[in-house]
Amino acid sequence: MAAMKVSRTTLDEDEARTWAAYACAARRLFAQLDRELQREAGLPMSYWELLGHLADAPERAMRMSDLAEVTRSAPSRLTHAVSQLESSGLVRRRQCASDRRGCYAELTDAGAEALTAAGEAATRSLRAHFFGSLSAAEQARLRGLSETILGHLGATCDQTAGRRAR
Amino acid sequence: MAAMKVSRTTLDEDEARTWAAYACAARRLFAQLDRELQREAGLPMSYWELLGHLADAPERAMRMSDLAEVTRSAPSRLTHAVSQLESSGLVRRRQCASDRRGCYAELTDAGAEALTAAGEAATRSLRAHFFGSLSAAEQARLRGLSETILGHLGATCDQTAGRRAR
DNA sequence: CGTGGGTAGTTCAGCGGTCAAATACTGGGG
DNA sequence: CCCCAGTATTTGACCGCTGAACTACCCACG
Repeated sequence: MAAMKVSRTTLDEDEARTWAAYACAARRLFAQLDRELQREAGLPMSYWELLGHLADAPERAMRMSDLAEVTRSAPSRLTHAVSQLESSGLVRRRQCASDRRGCYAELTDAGAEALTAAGEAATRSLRAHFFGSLSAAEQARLRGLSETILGHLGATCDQTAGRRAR
Repeated sequence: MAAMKVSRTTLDEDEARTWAAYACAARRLFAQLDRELQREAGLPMSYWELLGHLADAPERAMRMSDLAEVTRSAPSRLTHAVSQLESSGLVRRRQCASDRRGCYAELTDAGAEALTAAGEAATRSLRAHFFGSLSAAEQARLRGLSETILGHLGATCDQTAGRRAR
């Protein structure tokens, strides 16, 4: 008779396969998107997302720390990323008037163009490899499952993410 | 009538949200697992997987190139990773008898121990953040969807994966 | 044989990321 | 007022990964 599924310190066969499939698919999708973005727009995926947040912001500008929060990344990453993007002319830094420590990152016109190009590349890649493999119903299910995981992560991991200060 | 969903060069609202949820969930799961693995076993996720493949191999050893293939990674990554793991004593290099160019990476006893520790940390992390948020049925569905994506990727991307010729 | 095209692995430079420490400024309490 | 705890950002060292040479070796063919 099968042993009950007690919490062991090792994944069982089924869990292992589930995680393997999930992780492998996600990694390969990311890798594919990243490659195509790099090739067609000269931008890594993470920079593309960063530019996207700027484009969505009023004035196409955001405080470094807000940008860090919305991208869930360490402040130092933002500094490095923005410096890099600034030296490629896609972003500009602007002093904050009310707080001299502060700093805005502002999308330039060149940045907006690059973002458009990247968006098209991303669309092609995702339609080819992600949406193309799933029916509308499957997409909806996958989205639902992802949101469930996210909900759980949010409730669970705010020790890590939590600095909701201010 | 409303425009048919013709292939535009930009994701529509729904697609964007689906991808955002999927990508965000996957990234956060990876990040969480990586952090906990690092903290509790001093091993990054990718090295954990690499050791796992060695453990599954006969003699706990594999040719560098086979290891590269099964981990879908560039040969140079293997060189670096194995060197690093070797200097921490978790892996040992062995000359290949039949082909003097060749080289085996072999899991040491210390490596096997580290792998066990990492496995426990990974199990805790995944049960807490991944399996813990999904019912058995949901896990099965997510696995099915992931496998569908993988199937499509396999069929589609073998231009990239299949040939590494220059 | 011996030579040349393919294969196994390494080296190197460079990139995006992290963490820890440093810097620069703010704002409220003595 | 001044001071200092806290906040915003930067700096720097290091890490894992990648792609492009490069080295060393195998082997089949003339």
